[in-house]
Amino acid sequence: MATIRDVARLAGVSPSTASRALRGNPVISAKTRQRVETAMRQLNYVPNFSAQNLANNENNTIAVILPVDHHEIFTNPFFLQALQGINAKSTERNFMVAIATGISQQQLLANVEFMLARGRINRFILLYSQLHDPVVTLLQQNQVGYVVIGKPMATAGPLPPYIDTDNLAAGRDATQFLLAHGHRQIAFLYTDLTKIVQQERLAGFKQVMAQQQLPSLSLREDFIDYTQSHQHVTAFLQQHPQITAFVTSDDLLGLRLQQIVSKKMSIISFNNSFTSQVAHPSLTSIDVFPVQLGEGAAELALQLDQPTAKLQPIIVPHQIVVRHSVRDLTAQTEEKNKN
Amino acid sequence: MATIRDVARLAGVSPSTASRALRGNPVISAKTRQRVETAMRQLNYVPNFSAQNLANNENNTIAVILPVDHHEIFTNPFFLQALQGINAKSTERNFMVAIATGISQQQLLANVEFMLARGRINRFILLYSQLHDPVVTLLQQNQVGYVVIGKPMATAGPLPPYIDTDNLAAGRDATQFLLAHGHRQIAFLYTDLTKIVQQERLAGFKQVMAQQQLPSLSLREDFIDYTQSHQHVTAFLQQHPQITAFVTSDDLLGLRLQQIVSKKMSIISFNNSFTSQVAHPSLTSIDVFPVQLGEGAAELALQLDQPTAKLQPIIVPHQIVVRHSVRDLTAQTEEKNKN
DNA sequence: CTGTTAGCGCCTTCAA
DNA sequence: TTGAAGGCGCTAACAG
Repeated sequence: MATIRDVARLAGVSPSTASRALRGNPVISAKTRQRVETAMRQLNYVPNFSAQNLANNENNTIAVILPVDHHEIFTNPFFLQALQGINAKSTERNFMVAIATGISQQQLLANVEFMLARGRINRFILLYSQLHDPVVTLLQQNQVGYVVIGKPMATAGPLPPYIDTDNLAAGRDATQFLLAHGHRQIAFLYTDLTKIVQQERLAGFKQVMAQQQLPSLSLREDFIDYTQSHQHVTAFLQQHPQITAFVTSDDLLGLRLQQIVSKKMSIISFNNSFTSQVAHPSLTSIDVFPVQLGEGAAELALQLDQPTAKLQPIIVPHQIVVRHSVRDLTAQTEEKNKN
Repeated sequence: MATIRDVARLAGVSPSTASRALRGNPVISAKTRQRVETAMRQLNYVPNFSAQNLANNENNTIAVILPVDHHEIFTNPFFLQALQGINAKSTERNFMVAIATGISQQQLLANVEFMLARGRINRFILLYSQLHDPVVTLLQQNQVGYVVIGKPMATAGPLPPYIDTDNLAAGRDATQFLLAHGHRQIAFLYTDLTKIVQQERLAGFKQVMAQQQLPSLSLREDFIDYTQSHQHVTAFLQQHPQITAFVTSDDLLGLRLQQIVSKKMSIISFNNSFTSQVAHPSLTSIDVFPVQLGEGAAELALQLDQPTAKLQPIIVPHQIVVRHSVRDLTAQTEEKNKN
């Protein structure tokens, strides 16, 4: 492997000049830059990552923190897609992407501690956001920068930069979509309000319903035990027999609900994962564009050292993908749910 | 952050002695080792990753290569779970885990090239195995070590070390499970035979069927377009009306099939993901233990520099998880598929 | 604008 | 068994 000395020698300059050229230091003359650059090309030179990191006291790596696997969370392709986005941007900028994950909260914490202490990594991306997260506490204690995909939980200090869907608006949009299709008695189905996403989608739902002077029904159900869940949902529907539609906080949840309730029940869900296509009828769902969220998160993370840049939160627009799970009650003819 | 010089000073030894103690060099006397170790503890010393890497011309990182997102593949929690296993073992051994991924084959290749050239990473884990994989070609050209989760495709050189489920046996077991429940006319449903896993499961199926002198029916269906798939499957069943059961190469595929065929059709699938619990009736499925596969892969990858250790392939045992999707045709009373 | 020098933190000869 | 010295590859002062 060619080193910068080889390049310098071939270009007939000193290593420091070669280094300056490499890093785009404007002080270098055009011709010298040229010579160095062709030398690099000839030698197929690539700077050594570790050496550069050591010299710069940097590490050029972003660590991505996955949530602890809880129930079916890993069935959501969101994480891997966000990772794609993060990777694309990071590689562009010569950053490495490292992963922190764990089977338990404890293992995850150990992993993050390892990256902190051993790797001296100082840029993290949290792929989730939840209440009382010990990982966040750890990051704050160590005063390292982190970016959240999702709305960060409120803490003592200033909020970290984040990128998010406007889940409040998304919750409203889902609800309004149902209203526009003639539904009036609607329930919101969720699994876990410590996940801030779900909280917000629910809040959006409630806003619209309140505005319309309609009741905000909601039901928590984690579907760990099918039989039990079946009972709960059925009981709930007996209490509220007038319900014609559900907003579910995630596609998979929508799919599960679908297996319990009548095919006539309308459902709108979130994430637009493959699950929504698999469902039958296929689910009308709100796409949140995970790859873009990942890209944006990486961009924020890459600026984490420039305190000047007041890192404004980024909001990625969402989009309703209409499929066949919402019946139009306003239409004269009954809708055919073919697909 | 304390450096090794600080440690040395506090322990009253030279940096080189401290270094030797750190690395467990047996030449150091017990008392000296003691002194150095307590000094490290007192100072909360952690060696600097980049510095160590530079000095050792190593990088202490394992890069994990994800498949290109194709259809619904990221809905399979397999990858994230394998990642958990890899991370657990790697962290134990002070290795970092980096990620290579991409939205397209091209982007993935660029990412791998980046880790190769820039990061000088020389240990890779491939989370998939398929025919004609340009990533494999790239790795081989660069002569870096890699481990495959799954059966590696045959190449010019010697096979890389790998860890795998015995998918041939798993295919046989699934088939035998159906036979034991009285099924005789069985079809195998798959999406993509360039994925070697699917090939093998199918081969196992065929072995058993041939042995029983039963016909080996099989159907390829990727379910990209629901209506079209519906037609295909229906046509297939009309051609073979005697079929009572399917083996499907993955849970998600099982779920989709389930939405097309009668509830009376028996299905056994692979991966035991949450999807199999979500299905209705819930799917009898073969668990392949992704976390363990990940752990084993990491262990192999960690040995990639020791050519002495003839790295034997590791086979992780699989296990049938019985749920409610296979009817027992041998029983007198008809089975109730409650769940 | 460019070269010389020193050092990032650690490891490994070499000599004692 | 230990210390001194030099180097891994790159960069940033400091001169000129």
